[in-house]
Amino acid sequence: MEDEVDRLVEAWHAERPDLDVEPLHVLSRVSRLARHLDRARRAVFVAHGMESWEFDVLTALRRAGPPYELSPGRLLRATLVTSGTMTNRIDRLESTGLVRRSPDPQDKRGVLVRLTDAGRTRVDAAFADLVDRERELLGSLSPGDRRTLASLLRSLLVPFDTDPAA
Amino acid sequence: MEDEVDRLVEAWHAERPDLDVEPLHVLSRVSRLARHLDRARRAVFVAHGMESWEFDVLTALRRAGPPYELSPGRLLRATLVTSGTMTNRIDRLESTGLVRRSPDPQDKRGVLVRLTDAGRTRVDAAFADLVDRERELLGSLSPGDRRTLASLLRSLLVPFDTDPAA
DNA sequence: CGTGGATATCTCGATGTCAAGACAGGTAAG
DNA sequence: CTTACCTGTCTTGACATCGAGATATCCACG
Repeated sequence: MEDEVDRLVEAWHAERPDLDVEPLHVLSRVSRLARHLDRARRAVFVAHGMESWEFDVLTALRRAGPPYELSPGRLLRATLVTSGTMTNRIDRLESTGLVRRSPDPQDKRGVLVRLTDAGRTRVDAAFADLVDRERELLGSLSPGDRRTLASLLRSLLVPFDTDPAA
Repeated sequence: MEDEVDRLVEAWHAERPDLDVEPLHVLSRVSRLARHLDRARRAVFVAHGMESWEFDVLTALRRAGPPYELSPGRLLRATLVTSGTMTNRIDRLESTGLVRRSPDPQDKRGVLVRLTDAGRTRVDAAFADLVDRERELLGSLSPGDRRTLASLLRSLLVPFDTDPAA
């Protein structure tokens, strides 16, 4: 069975026979798969009237555990966006009642963003559906294959997650 | 060795012990790795005074082989962007002299976008560097591991690349 | 032929993101 | 204290992308 990356590598090999393009077999697949995954996730979120960026922020809060509260700074580091973007996102989530801002009693510069009950309900439902959908996407792999894949991906990821040079 | 996804899965398990979040081990890693990969690629491109979107378009033309010419329609399908985006990209690439637009003699609605000599030189140099950099990123994996990984990723990708439901 | 629908490209307005900087509050050294 | 630097959040302006729609051309069928 062939995929688009096989065709892509073949085309490069024909055009640049001087180069060893073997790395593309792994890394182009990672990028393309991530792209398809984004679309699939978006489709799950629309069923919950939610967008990807909302899910990202709400899950970060949800994962934090009770009282489901983090500073904007921690949120932007968790979701890998800039501070301006995070301010904008919190504004909109607050206007739809999914989170609430309050001053940080420990630090007068700071703010705490807390998931409302409505926000928690929404994100829990969306997350459950997302995991189900992702399980379907992995349907073609045996449990052993999944473990192998996870492990190989981890070894690619570790350098990024340890080095601050990311 | 642990990565961020191990911590993420652990956090979810603590908060939602009712859910089987095993799919995250594979698919969250795919997304996160793609994100890091984007940054790494961007770093390569800046060394060539190029941005990611430029590289995407130029490589699509380069892969097509002589005369390095494709229609905007084929380009937008190859790069998965909308038509408005592709018009804008071609405009900018044309203004920097990396591509040239000409009317399609076969179809008066159509346009053909061709890589200039300057464009070809630039993209060839950037591509060679990119493959080198990607080879480094795969350094922690044996050749056998790389083949295994490529093969497992392919089986996840095939459904997307065959079904039109992407 | 001619008509209706499909196709190719471009235009336009809205929007989410980023980068840089503003500003208030914290923090440590003298 | 107080000065100088650091940190946390928000503001602003620029920009790439998207989605919807406009226009022109092609093509298959009657």
